[in-house]
Amino acid sequence: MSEKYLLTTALAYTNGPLHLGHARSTYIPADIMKKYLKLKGKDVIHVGGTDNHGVPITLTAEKEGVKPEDIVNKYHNEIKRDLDNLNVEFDSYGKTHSDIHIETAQEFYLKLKENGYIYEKEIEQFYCPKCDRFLADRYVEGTCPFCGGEARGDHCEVCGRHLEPTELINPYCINCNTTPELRKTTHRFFKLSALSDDLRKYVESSDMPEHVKNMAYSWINELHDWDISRDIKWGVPIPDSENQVMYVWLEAPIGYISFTKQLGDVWRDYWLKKDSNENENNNYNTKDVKIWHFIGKDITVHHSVFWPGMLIANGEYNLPSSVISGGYLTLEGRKMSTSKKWVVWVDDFVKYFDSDYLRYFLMVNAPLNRDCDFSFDEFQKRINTELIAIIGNFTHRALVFSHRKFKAIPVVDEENLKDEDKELINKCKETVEKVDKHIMEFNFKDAIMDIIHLAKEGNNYFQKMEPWTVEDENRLKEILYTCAVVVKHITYLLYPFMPNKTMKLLDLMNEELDLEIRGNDLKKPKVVFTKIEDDQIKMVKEKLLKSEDANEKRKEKNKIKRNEKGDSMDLISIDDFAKIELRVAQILEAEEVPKSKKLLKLIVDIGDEKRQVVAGIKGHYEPAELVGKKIVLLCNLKPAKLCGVESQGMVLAAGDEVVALLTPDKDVPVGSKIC
RNA sequence: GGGACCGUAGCUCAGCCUGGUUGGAGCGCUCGGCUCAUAACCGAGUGGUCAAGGGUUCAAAUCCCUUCGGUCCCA
Repeated sequence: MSEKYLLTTALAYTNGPLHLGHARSTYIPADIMKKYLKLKGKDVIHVGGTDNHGVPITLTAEKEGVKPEDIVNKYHNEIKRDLDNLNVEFDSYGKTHSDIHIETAQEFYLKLKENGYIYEKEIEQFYCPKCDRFLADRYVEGTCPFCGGEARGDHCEVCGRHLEPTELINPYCINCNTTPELRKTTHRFFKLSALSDDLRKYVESSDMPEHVKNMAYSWINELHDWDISRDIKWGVPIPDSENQVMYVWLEAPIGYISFTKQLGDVWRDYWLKKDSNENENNNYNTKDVKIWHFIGKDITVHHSVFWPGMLIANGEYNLPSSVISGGYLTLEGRKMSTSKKWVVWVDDFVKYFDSDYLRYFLMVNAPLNRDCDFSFDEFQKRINTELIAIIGNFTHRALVFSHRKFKAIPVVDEENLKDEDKELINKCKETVEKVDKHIMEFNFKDAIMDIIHLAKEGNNYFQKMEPWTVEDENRLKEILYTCAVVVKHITYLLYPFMPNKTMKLLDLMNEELDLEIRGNDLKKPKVVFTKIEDDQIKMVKEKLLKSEDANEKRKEKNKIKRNEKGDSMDLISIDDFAKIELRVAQILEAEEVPKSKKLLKLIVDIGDEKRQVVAGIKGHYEPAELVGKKIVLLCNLKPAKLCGVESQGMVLAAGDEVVALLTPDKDVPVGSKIC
């Protein structure tokens, strides 16, 4: 049976471009899955687009004095550019502010109404008499009734509580500061509460991971009806109501359907139920189509409860098989924040690094459902010591050697291979199975680790076989053939993660994206996996993290230190202090440590002996001005080598940006103990 | 305020559901070897009061409770 797969990615909101967090939680994982399924010959499409409605966009438009459409178009284009740069492929990419979507959403709504899931109710809403309009939640600010802090609409900035805007103390219209009044308005409601039993059955039969199911259940137990009307102009008009548009969470997910429709009639094969009685058998898990929604963890409940609820109520469509919710990305250990400019935009990042490196790092550094930290140092480390040193080096050494000896990959009869060759080829096959299992379970990190293990086996084999000492040409061919098989497997399995790099490797090999060896001539091997140099990381950090506020950084640093220690100030006893031997020392010689940016080598006199110590004060002191200075030295520190130079103690100094050596206030003899 | 998830080697993570051989992997670090290769490779070694406290049990990283720290959600 040929299974169909429909992958969707969360619709990007058009009030900004994409940052690394979007890439990590949603788009890269979906694209990896898409590329992998395609590689396996599956029928798979990836559908996505942008979410163009909602209040934040109208706020941005008002602030900039332009039309909402202008904001939407600008960011729609930027988001698509970013996705292209990340090599994320779509079969269809749309906008919710498009005719096909508006039409689809309205039809969907009318079907809900026809099925009896829509009703009207009069409610009270804030209305600004001066602006002459109803105020959406975000247009009202005031004081939080719980903590007295400043609250924006439905959320308190201080205590983080969720609020009803009508609970606010001293509410005001953010546009004109006028105190809004409550006015009656008739809203449409979606009868979500009627769907509890169906939803419970659906979630149970779905392939969602346990933690998603648990969250869904806790919501399903306390469902209430959904207010789906908004008294604003920007949005999808509710067909049977004047001056109202649909709540974005009602219409946006319908985009998954409308954007699939852009592909033409095939959309029906993915979305429309084959058997309209299917749900009656309590079997919501369709066998012939897998619909997988890739999303960020913040919108899990919308995709595991509200959206399936809409689909059940509508009755015409297949339900999602699973919801893959990606964890958040922190930047250098801190939450990303676009308002605080603590963020790395995709567009900036790809100016400096191959997007393949980003794809690799973001998938290998943490499992998908967990939060992941992006730090430039960690990024460099993982790329250089893992990807390049293991995978990059193996593929390169194998190709270079084959090229030098035969100008091609030698093809031999596998039957005649020696046991150790066959064993390695078997490992390749085993790896294909393991990687397949991991990818199909969305364990991308484990999949990559298995590829690394295979490359390690390859390196191991190469080392043991010592092809550079092998005189027998036939044997050499067998060894290099075996290596080529490994390279081919690595390339194949790595392709979904790193499409650019693997295609370059295949080009050097004159090979196709499969597991065969054709024995074609090799091109002159070039280094495909290039190293990330220290200078490059330093430069990029300065460019991309420069918006960082120095105070924030310091605060964060202190916070991290506190967390490490468990408390802000751990108390020690006098006995603990007695363990530390501090003495007054005099600097006799000072010189720079070559190859180091921060270190000076000092020879100091501590009274009864001379010590060599290395201090990180280069740039803060000239070697010449140090000679003769009396300083404080920690004498009983375990010796350590810094940049290859032994240090027998530690010079005490204070400060971060300005560094000052500690010196005795009065002249005391060299070697004096400090206590 | 309510709910969900997370806290395991210097770093990033497995293991926990279904308690029971010496708690694993990659990186790092130390030592030794090698040179085909991007100062890359190979081998050996190093390293953990499994957040803290309490409980259940013959036995707990694993089950239960509390506390602390982190994250997300509240239509």
